[in-house]
Amino acid sequence: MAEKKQGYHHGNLRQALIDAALQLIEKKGPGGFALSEAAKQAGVTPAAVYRHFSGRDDLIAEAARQGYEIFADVMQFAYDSGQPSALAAFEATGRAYLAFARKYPGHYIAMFESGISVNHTPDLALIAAKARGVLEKAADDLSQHIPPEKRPPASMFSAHIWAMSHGVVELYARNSPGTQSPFAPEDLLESGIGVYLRGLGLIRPDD
Amino acid sequence: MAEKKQGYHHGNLRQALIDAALQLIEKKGPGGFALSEAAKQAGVTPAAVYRHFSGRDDLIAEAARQGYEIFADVMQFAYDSGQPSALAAFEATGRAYLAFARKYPGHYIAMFESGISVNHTPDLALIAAKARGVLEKAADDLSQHIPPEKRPPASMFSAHIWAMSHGVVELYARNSPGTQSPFAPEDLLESGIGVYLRGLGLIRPDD
DNA sequence: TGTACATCAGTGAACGCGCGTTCACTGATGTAC
DNA sequence: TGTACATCAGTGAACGCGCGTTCACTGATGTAC
Repeated sequence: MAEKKQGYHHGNLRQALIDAALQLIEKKGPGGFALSEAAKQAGVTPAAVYRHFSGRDDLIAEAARQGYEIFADVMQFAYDSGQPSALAAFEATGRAYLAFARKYPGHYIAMFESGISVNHTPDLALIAAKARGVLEKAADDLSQHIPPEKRPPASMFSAHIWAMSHGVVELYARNSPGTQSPFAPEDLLESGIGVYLRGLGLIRPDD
Repeated sequence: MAEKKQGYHHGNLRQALIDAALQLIEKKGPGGFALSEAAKQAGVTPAAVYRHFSGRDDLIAEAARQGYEIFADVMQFAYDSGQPSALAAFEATGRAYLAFARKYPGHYIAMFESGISVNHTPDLALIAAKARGVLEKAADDLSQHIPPEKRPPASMFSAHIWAMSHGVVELYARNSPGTQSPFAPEDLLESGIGVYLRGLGLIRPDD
């Protein structure tokens, strides 16, 4: 409603539509998003959307793409912030996953819950792979500290962490459907990763 | 189409509608489910649905409820099958989670992805709590084997396992949106739980 | 500095569709006598 | 065993709605001269 539109031409309708879509996706869940509603929220006729997107799916996909872009940045930043310690870098990426889901719920839903395939667009596939790559790099660095003979493939334990992070977000960090837990999602993830890393022999038992 | 309907009266329309709903939810995703379509698939007019359910949401909720019922049974069975070893029982429940998601995808989606609140019905809340209870019991048994001073709350580590299981299902066991992994979900979950339990000191490092 | 014109972003009306839901009805079933 | 009747599961037509999408259009902008 309080949109800045200077007269007939909007100025930056494309991004305004994406922002509206993200807000709607966040508020009404995936599927609860309507192209017409996004248009209305941007102060524009539904038909105007087609000047910027080929249709509904394209709009959602672009929202997801921007999400992956932010996500990749956030993960990379976390990774860098933990350097040169492989352990600190890895733990930071774990925390960053949850932080991202909290800070950008609309993007998160568009990326992981909207049913949009990551292969919808080459662009999308590329940036998604990049985001995944950061975590895999962090896992790989860390696995160097494990004796080779008992070292699991790095892509395997990055998958474990990704899964636990995703699970914590879905089950405990959403307005979740009744699945309350007495623990804050942040603590849950932190401690879960801690136990896991201890299991890999990367944290001393007495830490 | 190949429905057994003996003339005007259907015989068991209520369950036929639920089954149709489950099939549709599985095939078209949550939200892709239409009451009218479920009716058609059961060989019946949409209006007939209202003889058995108060509406669309009620039908989905009932599908979810039946899912939780099966789920609770499956978990309980797994738990029992591992007894008297607390460790075996716990690991079996972890495996059962994924097995359930694979075997009853429609139920799983109705339960965890359809957006139906677990508090939609007292019935639903109760049976969902029962299912969760099995895993918590298994976690509690197991935590008895951890020295008290370094024992985490049982509800915490059952949450960890639930999260990892859920994450593996969502990310790797669905027709997943491009997030392929070189590992079978079963192996991923098995090894993830293994590392985690080692981290708790419940499996010897040389196992 | 002013005018003519090309460009193109957004309008407004209309469309066909599938949806969930309602309503008065009718046909089948089972039970009382 | 046969008939009258109550019950109620399912019909069929209709509704209002919001959706995504299309189309010919018009108003604003910027540029060439």
